[in-house]
Amino acid sequence: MHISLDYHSDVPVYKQIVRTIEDAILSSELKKDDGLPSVRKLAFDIKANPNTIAKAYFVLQSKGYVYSKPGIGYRVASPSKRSFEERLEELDKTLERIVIKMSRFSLSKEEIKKRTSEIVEKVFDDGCN
Amino acid sequence: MHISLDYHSDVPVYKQIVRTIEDAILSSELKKDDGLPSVRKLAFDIKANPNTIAKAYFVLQSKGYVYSKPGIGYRVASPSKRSFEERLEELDKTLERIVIKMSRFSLSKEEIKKRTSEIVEKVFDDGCN
Amino acid sequence: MHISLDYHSDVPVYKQIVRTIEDAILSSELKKDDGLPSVRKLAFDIKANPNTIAKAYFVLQSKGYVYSKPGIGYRVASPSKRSFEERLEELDKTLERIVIKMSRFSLSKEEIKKRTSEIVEKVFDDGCN
Amino acid sequence: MHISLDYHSDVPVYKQIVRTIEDAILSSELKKDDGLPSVRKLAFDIKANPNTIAKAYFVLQSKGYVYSKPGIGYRVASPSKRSFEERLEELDKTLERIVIKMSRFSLSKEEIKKRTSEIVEKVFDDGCN
DNA sequence: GTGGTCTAGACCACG
DNA sequence: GTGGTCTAGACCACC
Repeated sequence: MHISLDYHSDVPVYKQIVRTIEDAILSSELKKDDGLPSVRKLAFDIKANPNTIAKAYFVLQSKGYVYSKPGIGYRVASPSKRSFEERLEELDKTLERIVIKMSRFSLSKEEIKKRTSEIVEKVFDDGCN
Repeated sequence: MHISLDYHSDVPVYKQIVRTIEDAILSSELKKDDGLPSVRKLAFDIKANPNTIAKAYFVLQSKGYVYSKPGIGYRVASPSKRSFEERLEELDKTLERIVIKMSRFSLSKEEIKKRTSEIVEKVFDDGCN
Repeated sequence: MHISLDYHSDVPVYKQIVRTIEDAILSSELKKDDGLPSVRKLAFDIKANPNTIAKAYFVLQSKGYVYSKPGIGYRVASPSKRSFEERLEELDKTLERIVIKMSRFSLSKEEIKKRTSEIVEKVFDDGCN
Repeated sequence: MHISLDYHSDVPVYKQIVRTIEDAILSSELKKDDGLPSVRKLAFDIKANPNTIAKAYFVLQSKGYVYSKPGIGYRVASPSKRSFEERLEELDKTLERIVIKMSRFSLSKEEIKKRTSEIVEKVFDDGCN
């Protein structure tokens, strides 16, 4: 699983990790009982401090996405359908915010639709990211 | 000018203000030599700390979007066309990131187009956002 | 509010803090919008590291017991009746475990009842602890 | 002898084992020169790691509760009356702590007595725990 | 090797 | 002053 981080973002690193893994679980990229990379390994891989990873995993555990056993590591728990829908609505809202911004730049409805359409095409042309 | 703040966001308040005013200038909603609300007034209006507003204005001045003269307050400088296009590309990128996420949730190209289309319609129906 | 800690316990310090404050909220010792001691102050008072306090407060916030505002500090949110009952059941279970242990020490039902009765009397005689 | 483990407890597994066996010895459920289950067998039975069992037995030996001879395994040593009383007092203290907590939840003396009474009855009704 | 806790100290945003 | 994030490194329990 690939975790892309933006260290210059305002979103704290641990939250970026949480969201990435959350999404991977909700989208079934990570399935029940799949193992997560170990705290130390992931820390090394993304050049972060183990504590930061630990915090991300701790949050994921609090939210019920994963469980951990001493000496075994973290594994994904069974996801709930509900969170899946919630996440989609969240994405919709973010999308809406962008469209509003675009509309303020005096782009017409048709221009925005064209723009978004092109982006969707582009994403699917680039292959199944 | 309407500034909507999300106090629960990870993006610091002063950056949200900077971006909103930046966008207002780029979209010509605010024109050259228009006056910005006073630090105190804006602070009162959006229930933020005056220090936060002052910081936002300071950043805008550093970036060349506004200028200030003692006694007259802050006014907008002349915007450059270049930033306008850059901002749009930025929005496109954010949009692309969301579409990619949606595609990972195994939504088809058509479903995503439909979804985005509906959102665009909704935004324009809601009127002058 | 008094937080008694046992640094030799197996229960991590941050969990002891969480439980103490949880109980204070559930028992209405701490009321809605009451302020918690600041992270740094509590850390100093109980001679712990600020990070440890921060972790405890973070957990309390995740559980919905408290909220925080930048520059203001932590305050207690409105507790739910449900957690109150849950906590009592938890106490009952712990009590049951102890009684079971006592019964294994070949104490009779009457002896145990007498013993517990005496303890209850003692607690209430010592004053409203 | 039944050893019930709580893998979600903060008390390390080896300590839970130590205490259970200690109690069995103090309550004369295990008598002088009785043999303890082999490290491997117990490990298998309670699904713990042999290292964990070995550590528990080592602690018990350090405390003088058991002795070991190569080839015969671990056997219980003679218990002292003193520890028995100490253990009971320990249980009393834990009980007292719970009662104090309950009293903080604004339960009256009578309510607590009733509650504890019921629990004692329940334990004895459930039979040979 | 695994996770979990804790300490110490730095830097940022907000009031 | 407040909380929040992150780094660095130690020690423990468990596999």
